[in-house]
Amino acid sequence: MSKVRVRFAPSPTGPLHIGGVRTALFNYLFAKQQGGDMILRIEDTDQGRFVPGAEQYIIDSLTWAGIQFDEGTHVGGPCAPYRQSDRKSMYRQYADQLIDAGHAYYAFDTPDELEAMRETLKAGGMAPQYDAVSRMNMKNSLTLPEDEVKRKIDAGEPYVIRIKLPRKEEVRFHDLIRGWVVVQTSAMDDKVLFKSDGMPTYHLANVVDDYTMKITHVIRGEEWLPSAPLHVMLYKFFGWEAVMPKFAHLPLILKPDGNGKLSKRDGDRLGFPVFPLEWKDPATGEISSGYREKGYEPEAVVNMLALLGWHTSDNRELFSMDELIQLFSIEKISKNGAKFDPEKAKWFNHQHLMMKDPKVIAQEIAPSIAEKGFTATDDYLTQVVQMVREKVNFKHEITEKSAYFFQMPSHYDDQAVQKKWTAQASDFLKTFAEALKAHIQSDAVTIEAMFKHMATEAQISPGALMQPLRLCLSGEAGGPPLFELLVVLGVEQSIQRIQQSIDTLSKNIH
RNA sequence: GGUCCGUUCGUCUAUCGGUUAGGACUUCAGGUUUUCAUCCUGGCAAGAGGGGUUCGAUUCCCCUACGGACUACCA
Repeated sequence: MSKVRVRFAPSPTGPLHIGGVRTALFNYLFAKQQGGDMILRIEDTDQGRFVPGAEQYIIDSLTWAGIQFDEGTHVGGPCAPYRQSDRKSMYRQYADQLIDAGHAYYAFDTPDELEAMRETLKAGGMAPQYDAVSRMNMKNSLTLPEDEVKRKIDAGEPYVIRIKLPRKEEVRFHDLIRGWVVVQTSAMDDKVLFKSDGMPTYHLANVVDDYTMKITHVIRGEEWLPSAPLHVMLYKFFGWEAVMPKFAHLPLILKPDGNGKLSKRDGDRLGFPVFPLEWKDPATGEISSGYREKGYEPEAVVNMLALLGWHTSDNRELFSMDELIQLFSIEKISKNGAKFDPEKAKWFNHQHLMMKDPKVIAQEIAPSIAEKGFTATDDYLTQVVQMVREKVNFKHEITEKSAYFFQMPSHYDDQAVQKKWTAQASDFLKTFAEALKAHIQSDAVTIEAMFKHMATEAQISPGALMQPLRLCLSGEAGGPPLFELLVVLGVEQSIQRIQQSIDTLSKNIH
C-alpha cells in the first residue's frame, strides 16, 4: 500500500470560493488521517485568465483556515515545480507519446470551422461533438494526407492535439462517493489535450501531473465528474491504469434560497461572505467581503464547511480540526448538493467563540479596544470577554457592546429609566453605595447577600432595585449577572458610578 | 437538446429491510436567569410520484417528475 498523496489544484483566476476551501479541507482531512501528503498545485495553463494576486490569496486563505501543505508552490517539495506554467516543457512529450501510439492526432480547424461544425450537427439533431464520426469531416491528421500535415506543421500553422477516442466503448470507473459510473465514448468528444499556444489543457496537465506526483486520491468538486471518464481514458492510453488514483467527487455547495450553485452574487444579495478573505479585484477595484474580515473564527468556518456534505452517525456537530482529522471518512460524504445556511454559520461561530480560550480572544480584540481610546489590562479584558461573549456571535461585537466596562455610562437606557428609576430606588442606592465602602475586597456573592439583606430591611423588593443598580453601573437595561459585573468593574468604581448616576438621573424623577 | 449525478422536516442531516423516522439550525411556547443573552424542557415540521422485489420498504430495482453539473484551444 503506497503512501496516500492528495492534491488541491486550484486555478489562480480569482479569489478562492468557499466551496474551494471545503474541497481543500476534505483533501487535507483525508491526507492527515491517512498519514499522507497534501500537495498544492497551481493549475494556470490558461494564461488568458490569470489574475495577479490570486495564487497568494489562495495560499493565504488556506493558511488562515489552518490547512497545511506538505508540498506546493509556496513550500517546495520533491516534485517541484508545482505551478503548471513552470512545468510547461514537460507536457509536450506526453502528447507526442499519445500521437505515436495512435491515441491522439493533430487538428487544424479554425474557431469558425468548429463553430460551423457544431451548428450543422445541432441542426441535424445530433450532439455537437468533435467525435469519432464528425472528426472525419474536419481538418486533422486523420483526414489530411501525411505530407500536408507535415507541411502545415513545418509552415508554423496553428494546431491543437486532440485525444482520439474509440467510437463506441464503455468507460467505467469507481467513485468513492458515487459508486460505479459508466459512460459511453460515443457520448464524449475528442477533447483538446494540447493547445495551439503550446500549453496543455487542464485534462492533459492534470493527468500527467497526478501521475508524476504519484497522487493516490483525487478528491474534487462534482463539476469534474463529467470529465472523469476522459481522464480515465488518458490513464489507459498512457498505460498508467495500475497507478490510476481513486476518485471522489464532492457534492456542490448550493445557494441558500432557490436553486443553483452558490455564487459570488448570492453573498452580496443575502449579506454573507462567499470568500474566506476579503478580496479586491485588481482590475475593477471591486471589493468582496471575506469570512475573516466579517469576524468569523477560522475554526468555525472549518467546522461549518466540514458539516456541509459530511456528517457522523452520532449527530455530533462541533469539532476541532484535530477531531475532524480523526473522524473524517469519505464514505460518510453525502451524494447530494448542500444548500448553504448563513444562519447556521453564525451559530457555528458562536459555539467556537464559547469554546475558545478567553485570553486569546482578549488578545485579539485588544487593538480594537485601544482604538476606541480605552485602556485595560489583559486580565481585565479577559474578564470582559468571559462576561460578554455568550451574548454575541462575533468577537468584534464584544468590543461594540462593552464600552461601559471602560468608561462611566454617558447615556442611560430611556425605557428602563422611565420604568424603574424611582426616588425610593435612588435613596436606597445612596445608602447601598455607602455600605459598599466597607466591601472593597468582597466577592459577588457576599455583595449580593448584603444587597438583598438591605433591601429586605428597607422593605423593598430586590426586583425593584436591581434594574436601577444596573442602570447606574452600565446605563443599559441588560447585561451580565449584576453583582459579578459590579465586582469586575471594581467596588470603588461602582460606588462612583452609583453616585454619578444618582446625580444625573434624579433630575428626571417623575 | 445530449450525457452524467442527485431527491428524508423550510435548511444541514441520521437510519447499513422491521424505528412512535432521530439530532441540529430556524421558529413558537414554557422554565431558569428577579434583566438581556446563554442554558433547560416541550411544540410545529420530512421519506417527490407511480410501479415492482419482499412476510415487511425511507432503505433494493425500474419508470416518471423535479433539481443540479457538464456539454470551450476555461479550469
